[in-house]
Amino acid sequence: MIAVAILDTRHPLMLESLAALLKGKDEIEITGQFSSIDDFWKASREMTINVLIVNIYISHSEEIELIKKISKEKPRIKVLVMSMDPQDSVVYESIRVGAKGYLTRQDNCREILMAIYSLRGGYEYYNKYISNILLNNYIHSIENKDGEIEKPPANLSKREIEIIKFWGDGHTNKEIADKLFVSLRTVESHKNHIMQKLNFKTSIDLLKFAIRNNLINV
Amino acid sequence: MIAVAILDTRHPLMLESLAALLKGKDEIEITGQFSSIDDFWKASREMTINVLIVNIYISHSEEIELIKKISKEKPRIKVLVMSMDPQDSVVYESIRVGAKGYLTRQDNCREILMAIYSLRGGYEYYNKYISNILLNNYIHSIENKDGEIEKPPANLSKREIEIIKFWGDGHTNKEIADKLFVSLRTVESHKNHIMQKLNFKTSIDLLKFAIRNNLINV
DNA sequence: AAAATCCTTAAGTAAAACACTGAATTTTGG
DNA sequence: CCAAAATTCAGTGTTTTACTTAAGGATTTT
Repeated sequence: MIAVAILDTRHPLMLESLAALLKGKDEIEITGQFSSIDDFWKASREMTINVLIVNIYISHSEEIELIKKISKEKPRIKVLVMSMDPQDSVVYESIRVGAKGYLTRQDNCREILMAIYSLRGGYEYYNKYISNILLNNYIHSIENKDGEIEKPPANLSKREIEIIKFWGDGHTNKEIADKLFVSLRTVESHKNHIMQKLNFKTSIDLLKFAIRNNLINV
Repeated sequence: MIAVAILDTRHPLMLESLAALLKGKDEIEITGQFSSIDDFWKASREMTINVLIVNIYISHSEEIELIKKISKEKPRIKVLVMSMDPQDSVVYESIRVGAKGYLTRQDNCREILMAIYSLRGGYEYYNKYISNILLNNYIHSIENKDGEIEKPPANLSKREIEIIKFWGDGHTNKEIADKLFVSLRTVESHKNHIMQKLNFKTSIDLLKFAIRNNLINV
């Protein structure tokens, strides 16, 4: 039997449904359903978990931290990430911190089972969509001296990040200027610099970037 | 036994999971799982359905049409709407066209079952969140001469959704205008209408809305 | 120590986008 | 058919962006 636990901090229904879907499948035993990360940690002390399915949504920083911690402290638990609407950065980051599999909403029950079996067997499992992302990332990435894959950093200054955050919270330039006690033109300047550095054309690009990088929440 | 069918045109996994969740529950029998509206209509001729669970996402016009048609042509089928991220207008419209229940992602299995039992018994069922929306609608609404509750719906039209999608893909107003063969001012008008309908102040708000509702991808 | 680079600040100017109002035509719903 | 909503477009004024230039300070490199 494979002890499978599920974590979903946002959709109780998804949590229950997924559990129901897997319950009774060959070799699968649902040993835990968690709707908070704390719940998982509490239970994980006295519970066997071979595969932890983590449902990730847009605001995923806590989940990423969790995966990192699991890889370090409980490497025998294999993490299978699921997300409804995956972005490159989330996929990449999840895997970087130790997730061994990644599925998306395109996948059906059989694919989930295959992923679980793979992970239990010590293998990794990514669906087609994710494999494509990984391949692209690999091609466009630069390996550093340790052979690790590095993404070209964006190099935004603190002030610039600050501006993005305010702006992404829905404040106007004037409001930002007042809050930071600087001129309106300064705020505009910062934005211009940001756009230049990131080589973005529209504010849409920037906003998406900010969301992907957890500077702002959707 | 209550014959329950499920329709989800976008998330195969959600469809399977929900079916798995309900399968084997007291008095519940899953008689159909449909991933297209056509499939439902084909099957509905030779199949008993007491409750149809319809998963609704943001582009919901087809589902609304479906509900309306069911109320008219097959009033014995009670429609239970589920949506991950409900907006007031969707809730309101679903109910206006004949949905007898509405659930959101806050709900767990027990709540779904209660909804199904209620609907089967001829009652309606709305969760707390929805009840609040309905209440607010009632409070802020104006009763017309027939004593019916009226609420200005915040429904986005097809064209408006189209504009949001183009805009969210990073196109300028001019580009959108050219693509749709309309004037620049028309595109601006659409955007204005959208902002008014949704009561948004900044385009950031709109973009976040669009992302939450799967109109555009991050 | 001097030079180079980056950060923060800011302004000029033109183009684009937005806010608000009004309105004509077409489509849709009852 | 009638009423409401959708789609189209324009006038006018404000705000934001695009692109350029630049001064003064902090940091790093040479």
